[in-house]
Amino acid sequence: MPSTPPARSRFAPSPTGRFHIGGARTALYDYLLARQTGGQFILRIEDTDQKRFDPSAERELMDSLRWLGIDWDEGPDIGGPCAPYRQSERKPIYQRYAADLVQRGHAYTCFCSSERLAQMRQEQQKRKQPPRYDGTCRSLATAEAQKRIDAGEPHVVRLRTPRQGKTTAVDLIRGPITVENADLDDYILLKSDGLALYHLAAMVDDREMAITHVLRSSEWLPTFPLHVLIYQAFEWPQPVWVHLSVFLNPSGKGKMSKRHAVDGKGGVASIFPLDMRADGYLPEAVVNWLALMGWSYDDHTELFDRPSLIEKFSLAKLTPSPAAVNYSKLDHFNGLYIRALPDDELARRVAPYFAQAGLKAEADQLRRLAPLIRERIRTLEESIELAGFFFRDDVSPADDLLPGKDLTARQAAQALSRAQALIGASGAMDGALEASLRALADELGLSAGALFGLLRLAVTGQPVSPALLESMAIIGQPTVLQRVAALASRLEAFAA
RNA sequence: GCCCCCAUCGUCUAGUGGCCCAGGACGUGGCCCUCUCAAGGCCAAAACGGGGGUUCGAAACCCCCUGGGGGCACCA
Repeated sequence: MPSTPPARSRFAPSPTGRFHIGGARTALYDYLLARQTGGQFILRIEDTDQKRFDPSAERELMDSLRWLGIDWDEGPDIGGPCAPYRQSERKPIYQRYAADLVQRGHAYTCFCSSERLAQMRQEQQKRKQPPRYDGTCRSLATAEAQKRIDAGEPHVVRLRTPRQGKTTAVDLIRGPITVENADLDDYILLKSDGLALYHLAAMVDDREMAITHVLRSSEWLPTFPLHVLIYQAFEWPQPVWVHLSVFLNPSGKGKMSKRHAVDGKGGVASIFPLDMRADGYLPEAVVNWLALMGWSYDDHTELFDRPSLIEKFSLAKLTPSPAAVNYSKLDHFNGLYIRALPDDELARRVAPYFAQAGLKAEADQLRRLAPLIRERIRTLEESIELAGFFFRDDVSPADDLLPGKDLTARQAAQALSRAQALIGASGAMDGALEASLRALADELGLSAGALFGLLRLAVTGQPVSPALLESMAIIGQPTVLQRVAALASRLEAFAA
């Protein structure tokens, strides 16, 4: 374990929509870093844009994080030494810092209207020029500016970006990134409504909250030097900056949609943790999967439980290149974690899905079922399709499944009656019954598979099910006999 | 149009100048096991984008090209 000083990391999402795996992965890395170093992981809500604010977003975000087991030490719900943790509640703080910048000449007041700015941009683009602020208010005298402010004229505060020279910003996994200051803009720091924009708010908060490591999306790379410039204007030491690469669609083409992602096989898989929960994914599988999208430990270890993730995680092993999401790998991990679950734990996890499907499944029934389904499901949700018949009264198979492969209805009906007799004579429906059924198949000139398949259809109503004899044992002899008889007579009618 | 980032099997990745005619995993194909479906076991196909350098020696370092991604708001 490296003896690094405690890190203070923060996840600072904007509550503007559904919470997706991109954010979850950033939060996970933040969390792992804090836990590994014995530091703190802070949740901060960046809600400075009232226009895009979505009141349900914060709820979903917290539910998702909790489900994934990513817990925060300070945040809007639990408070902390740097409260408040919602930017909309920190307005005066940003104004104070903005005023400081203006006073020291690193920022200036701008009175240009959005309309004029929009028009300006349009013309610049027409002339194939990069869209930049033209500097109209940059050289306004302080007294003149103050007069217009006092007169109540709407205004914003802009950063006075150096016109010459270069700025170098250092990203932990990419190294130094140097840009011409001339390519930067005089970005707006404070809007005319008095609220800060990200560029100011995030820098100020990271400073005030003593954040040591800033992990954020690589979408911030183009404005990274600007942020460094803001830190320099304040004369603050830089935190460790880490830009995480974006997720690409499963095809590898294009940035992952913020709405949904399409599986390679054509099915639609969700990118939202809460949907994944509904779809039967285990949080530990999702975490393991997410952790490996952009980080690796060595050339062969892929399975990480929470403690080993905390122990082994390392910023130095993050990859700078974008990663396509791979849902079949998620399925693989999910299967692995499901198979590792003890009977009663699997039963406990699967219970909500049965309830959701309207099936009345008792805990002890599910516990007996666990060994039968464990190896056959990739998601908890699949247990319904596989084993729902245990809890349904009507299991009669669809017509097109009958009478069974390579069988006539009469043969099938006869085979079922004979099997019924054997089952009736069998007490335990165990290995002895299996042996006599095999003997019966032999006698009837059927393959064991054909006979079992027929019985499977009768007992489960499905062509695919858990192991037949074990399933029958759980269903119980009376019900099994009843179902076998029912299908036998149905086939009888078919034959007639 | 301008700026920035990235580049190893289809996908996620290992690789920090010789251990690599490139390792692991998912997926794919084959075989085995088998009452279905899985799970499991074994095997296989599958990559250093191209061109120049540097070096005794490049997947690794530098440059160019190409390709991919991101950004250019009183959004974050």
